[in-house]
Amino acid sequence: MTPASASAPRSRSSATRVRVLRAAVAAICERGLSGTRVADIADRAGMSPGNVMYHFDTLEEMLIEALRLANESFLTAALEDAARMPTARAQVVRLVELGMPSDPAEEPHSQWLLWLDVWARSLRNATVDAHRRDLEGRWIGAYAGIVEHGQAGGEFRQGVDARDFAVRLAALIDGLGKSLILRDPWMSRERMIAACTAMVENELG
Amino acid sequence: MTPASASAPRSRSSATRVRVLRAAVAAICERGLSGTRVADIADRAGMSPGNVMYHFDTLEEMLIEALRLANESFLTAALEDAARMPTARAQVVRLVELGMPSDPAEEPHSQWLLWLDVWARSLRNATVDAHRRDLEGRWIGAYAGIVEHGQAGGEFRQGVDARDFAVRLAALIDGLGKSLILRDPWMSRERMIAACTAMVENELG
Amino acid sequence: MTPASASAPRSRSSATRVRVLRAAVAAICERGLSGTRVADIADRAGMSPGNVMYHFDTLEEMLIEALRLANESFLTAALEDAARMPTARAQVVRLVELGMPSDPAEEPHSQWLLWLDVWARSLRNATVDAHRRDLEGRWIGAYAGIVEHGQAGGEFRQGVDARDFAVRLAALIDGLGKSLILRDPWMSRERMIAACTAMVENELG
Amino acid sequence: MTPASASAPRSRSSATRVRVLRAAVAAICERGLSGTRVADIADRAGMSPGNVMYHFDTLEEMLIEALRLANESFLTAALEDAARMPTARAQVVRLVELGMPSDPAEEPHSQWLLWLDVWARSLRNATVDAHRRDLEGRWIGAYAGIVEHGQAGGEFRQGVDARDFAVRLAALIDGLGKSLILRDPWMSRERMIAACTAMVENELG
DNA sequence: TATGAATGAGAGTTCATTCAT
DNA sequence: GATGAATGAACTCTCATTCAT
Repeated sequence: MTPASASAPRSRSSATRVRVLRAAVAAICERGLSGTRVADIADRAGMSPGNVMYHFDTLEEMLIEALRLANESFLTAALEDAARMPTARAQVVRLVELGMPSDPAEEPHSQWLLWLDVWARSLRNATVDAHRRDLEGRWIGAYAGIVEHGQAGGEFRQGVDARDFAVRLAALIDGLGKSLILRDPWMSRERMIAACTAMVENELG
Repeated sequence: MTPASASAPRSRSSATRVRVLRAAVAAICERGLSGTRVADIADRAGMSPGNVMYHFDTLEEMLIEALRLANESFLTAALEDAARMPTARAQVVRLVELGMPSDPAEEPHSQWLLWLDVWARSLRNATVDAHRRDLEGRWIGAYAGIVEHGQAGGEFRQGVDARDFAVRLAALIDGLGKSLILRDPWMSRERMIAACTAMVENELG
Repeated sequence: MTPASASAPRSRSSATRVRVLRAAVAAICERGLSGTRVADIADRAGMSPGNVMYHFDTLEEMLIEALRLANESFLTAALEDAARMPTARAQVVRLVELGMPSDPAEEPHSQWLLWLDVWARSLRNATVDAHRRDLEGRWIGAYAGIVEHGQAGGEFRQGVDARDFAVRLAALIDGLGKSLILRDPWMSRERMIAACTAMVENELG
Repeated sequence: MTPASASAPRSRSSATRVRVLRAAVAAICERGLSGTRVADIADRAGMSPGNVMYHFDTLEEMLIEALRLANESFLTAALEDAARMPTARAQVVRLVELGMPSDPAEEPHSQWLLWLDVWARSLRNATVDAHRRDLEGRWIGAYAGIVEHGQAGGEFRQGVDARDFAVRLAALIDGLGKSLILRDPWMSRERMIAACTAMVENELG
């Protein structure tokens, strides 16, 4: 009685969509990006596979949107949190701590499970790669912004290119974080924090 | 209904096995670890899928052995090459350069394509993870060995823990390399080399 | 590389399951237990192989359940039928007749096609064997019950162990039935009935 | 240099053929008729699958010939053995004992493993069925011959149709033997012998 | 919207059979 | 004769996606 064209985009923000996307994030964390099937998401969302598919055109679209959702909200929350710190130095350190794999029990951990999958997938999927680059760019931008601010306020040493520093800090964090989440025996949360703060102190202190 | 009797293990080093493994490496580079099917390997090896399976028990075993083959030979070659450098400083820099994503056209490039997949897979596959850890441990060990040697010979500053330095250097390389192979606009071969040599100079120079 | 999460057991009594099982029985009769493939069942059930598998976890599970369904319902029907006979002697004879290969055109025939396969499969499949033993035990129990009843009512001679007799009668029936269904020229329905009734008369008459 | 037509039958009695056939019998006993693969036979014959196939046109031909070999030699040996008994009664009993599943450790056991498979296969394979019918006919003939001889010599009661008795005895043996080899708790070697000798005594004694 | 049965296109793996050596 | 690599045709099982209800 109320015919809709078959390919009409379904509402982008229904509560069910979000429920599916949250379930998808959980599924990806448990089973990996390429190991996540529609049924896994349906299980975790407490609904039927048919209904899951009803809200998205393809599984891939669903997975990508799920990654976006998780990463966006995580970045946003981290930036807000760090911004509350009084000094630039404290802001950098806080941002490092927030963007670090924490105890497996805690939530932020899952970010890194996704992250490794995103890196691998980015090699062959332009959509994922574009999303990743945008997001990493914003992390780098955030670091650079704090550094610039600290330099302007006299808290950090002048003469260091803020953006270059941010790029290198982000790379160090990625390398250390990968090692931490993979539980390498030579890595620990403490060593990771120490390595990052040392870099800040050495170059900006 | 009747379980098949265990098939006798086939000889581990036939030329065909190696041919298959090389084809598998090529396939993984092109299609990713989870996107590589038996048929892809068979195509690249110029044989039938049945014959590919004849030489290995499962696809997974094949993929893991392929990763091993590629990584082992790459590490070995890099270590031998770097060892020929006259000074410790030159050895570190050479090792960094060798273990860096190079031009896409050149061979070493493929290492990093594999590496990103290995990181992601290590999260959920203990065999891959054990291999990865062993290999990364040997890279770190190589860096640490050169640093110690340089310190003993007076070329490098004392007081820096060689192993800790090596762990951090390896992490930086991983983070930078990931960014380079993903062609992030803010990363380049030159910046990567500069970042690594700067770290060496700052802490050991 | 990642094991799939255990699929939830599907409802055990949907109409489609029964449809598949009936098709499986037909397929086994035509092609034998080890010659029955998923596609054969799908053909006879008028559905896709994928859908057939959707309702069962493995082909083996399907085949075993099909055997169970056919045998159970056949035994039940035979017991009910025989119980309506007025005398113990008539009940035994009736049970023999019902449990005998009949004209190939008629339905009960298929029981024996299954039976030969079940005997062979029981040698190497514990599940099938347990089912077979249970079922044969019930046939023997039914014969023994009738004999005891006949002895108690004075219709049959005392002094013969009812259970021992039943075991031997069942064995004779199996041997004759096998020969009959294999169309040995020296066997016929009449000779089979004669042999069984002779045994009853000789020992219990 | 010595061209032979491609389809020329290979010599029917080479030692290797026999070696293969013996291996095939062993394989069928262990894995069943439909579970026996060329590789299983090759393993047990200590040769390559290619060589196994070289001596036969198809696997099926091999299996059927193996059944023939085992059954023929078994029947022949049993007949010779029984013929040495002094009385007809002793001959019947001896033949029953020989044609009975014995301890799993002993050789004759394997006959029955084959037998169940042969019965099932006979339903759908005319060659196997012809062989089976021939063989069973000869067993029945042997029983009938002994009975006739015993009747002629006054040892057995007159008036019983020797052939009819033999058919029924053979059927009883088949039914009991099947139960024995399937290890039914209600069956044992002793009960089987008792049942057969009782039949002889009841009808011919 | 929601369900879950149904489809159909693979995917890995097995295996009789062939064939170059 | 003998080997074992190679082929190719099954076959079971998986899973995204569709669709009737």
